[in-house]
Amino acid sequence: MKNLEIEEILYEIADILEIQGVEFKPGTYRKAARNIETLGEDIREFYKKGKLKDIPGVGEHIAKKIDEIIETGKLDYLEKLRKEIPRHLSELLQIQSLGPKKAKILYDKLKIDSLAKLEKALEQHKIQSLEGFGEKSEQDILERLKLMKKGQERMLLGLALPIAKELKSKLEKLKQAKKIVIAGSLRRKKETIGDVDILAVSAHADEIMDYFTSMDDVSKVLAKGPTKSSVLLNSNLQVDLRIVKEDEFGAALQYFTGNKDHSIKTRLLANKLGYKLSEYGLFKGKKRIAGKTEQEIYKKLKMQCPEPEIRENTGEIEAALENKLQKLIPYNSIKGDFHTHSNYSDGSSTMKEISDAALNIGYEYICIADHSKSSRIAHGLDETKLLKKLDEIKELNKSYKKFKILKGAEVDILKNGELDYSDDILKKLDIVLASVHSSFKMPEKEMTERISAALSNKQVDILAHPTSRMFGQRPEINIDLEKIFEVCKKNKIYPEINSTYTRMDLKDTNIRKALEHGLKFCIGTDAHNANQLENIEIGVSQARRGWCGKKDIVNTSSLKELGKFFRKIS
DNA sequence: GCCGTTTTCGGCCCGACTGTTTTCAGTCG
Repeated sequence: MKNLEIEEILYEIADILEIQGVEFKPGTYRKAARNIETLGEDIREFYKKGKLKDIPGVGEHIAKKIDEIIETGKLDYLEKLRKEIPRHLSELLQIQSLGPKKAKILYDKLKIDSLAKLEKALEQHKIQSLEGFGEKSEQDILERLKLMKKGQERMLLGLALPIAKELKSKLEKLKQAKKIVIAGSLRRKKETIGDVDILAVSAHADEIMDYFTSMDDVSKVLAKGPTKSSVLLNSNLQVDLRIVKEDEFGAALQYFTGNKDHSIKTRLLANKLGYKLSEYGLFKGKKRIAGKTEQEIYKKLKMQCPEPEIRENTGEIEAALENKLQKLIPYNSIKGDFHTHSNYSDGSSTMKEISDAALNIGYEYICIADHSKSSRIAHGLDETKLLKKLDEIKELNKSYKKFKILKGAEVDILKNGELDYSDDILKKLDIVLASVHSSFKMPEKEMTERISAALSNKQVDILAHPTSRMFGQRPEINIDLEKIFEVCKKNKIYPEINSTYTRMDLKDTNIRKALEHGLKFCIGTDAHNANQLENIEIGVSQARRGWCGKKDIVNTSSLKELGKFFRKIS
């Protein structure tokens, strides 16, 4: 994909222009870059059709620049800018608390144009005597530089969520706190989290802030004020806490949930209607006309209230204005899990433990789908073992009344596109999941053919973790997803939304793409022990980010209705 | 440089916190 390269160029232009003190243009370049980032499609498709200007924030001039990058692989304008500003000066902007103005001063006065030179100057205490800097800012910049070198990577949703929930319950125990809510990208359930935003309603802000900034786990207090404080935890995770009044709660929540583009756009909308929107409310002149809830604010803006997971400024505002947003799948609407592993293969719980846990959650069914024989590392089952397992399921099912264990398998798609079990074996299963577990680096054409071949087998029901990405381990496999979705549609196959927090596969933008093909999905936890069944929350949030309603997700159906979706279940 | 049920020209979100200052500029979200 060319997108990443183009984004980076546009961001670099923005940084340089900003350091040069150019007004407004940096914002324009950043906006265009962000919109390309969230495009979810190869920008060369827009280029080929001559439709670059259809991308929001891309106008005549930026479109021309993108043309040049695609055609020649470089951009004269950027080369020219780089000559005006030292190559690495913009890397100073990566440091929190250093912005364009201060970076410019550092360069003008001390010829600092790289992080290395900055560090040296800090150690020699040359910074504190500069105009606008002092002892404290020198110390602060040094600390943040060290932090950055340690690497402040974004944290995966599945890791940040439990930390945030624990913080929330700690704060809830304070009697001064009336309401504690998680906002920000965590509320939007973005797949990675930069920091945790918590919003509180209280009339005793001081006491809460004192507690918050002195918690055991706090390694540094970044800011502390009566309405807003920021701390860094030992895990390097930044947590921001804001305290607002009851009447402002909805406005504050709307603002702190974001994302940034969504907030800005709603504020612009407010302006157009003659209002002013801030985190304190929606105002007409000095009079607050809404602010207690998000719903009343959006209502005054003459639009539906988009659910947090889709507030990314990727079309939700336009849809909400036209009253075209469908209700997203509710978190409590899942009736069963199609993807779990028992100790027959690489799971650690017995089939009984898994099904009892499922029953306990309130599920009506659970599909236990262990690995097939080629997955040796995962102790995949050979035919004999599989048949034994099916017998055991039959026995176990006798002990349940309104609950059923479905006979499943996660069958490897072999390198040649064949499945790892014969049709005769597959026919004995209720549900067949097919997935790729080997030769991840195949070229796109070959991989697409491999998967398409597997999906043309009539026994297959679900394509599990379709792109096989693993955060920090391997990227998405090379496939033409559009083609795969067409094959799914033709053969009545459901792509999976895998809930494992290191997978989250399909991802949000791909789910939206699949929806356009008229596909339905199965959400699966890929649980390897009974406790992991609760990870379904991650999958549902991902489905919501992909704009799915209840009807788009097969496992919102009751046990009785499953026959409508799976050919081997009656 | 982009964009338009206020505009094809003239706007471009809005407020808190910090440090360095004597009233504010810079940065962040």
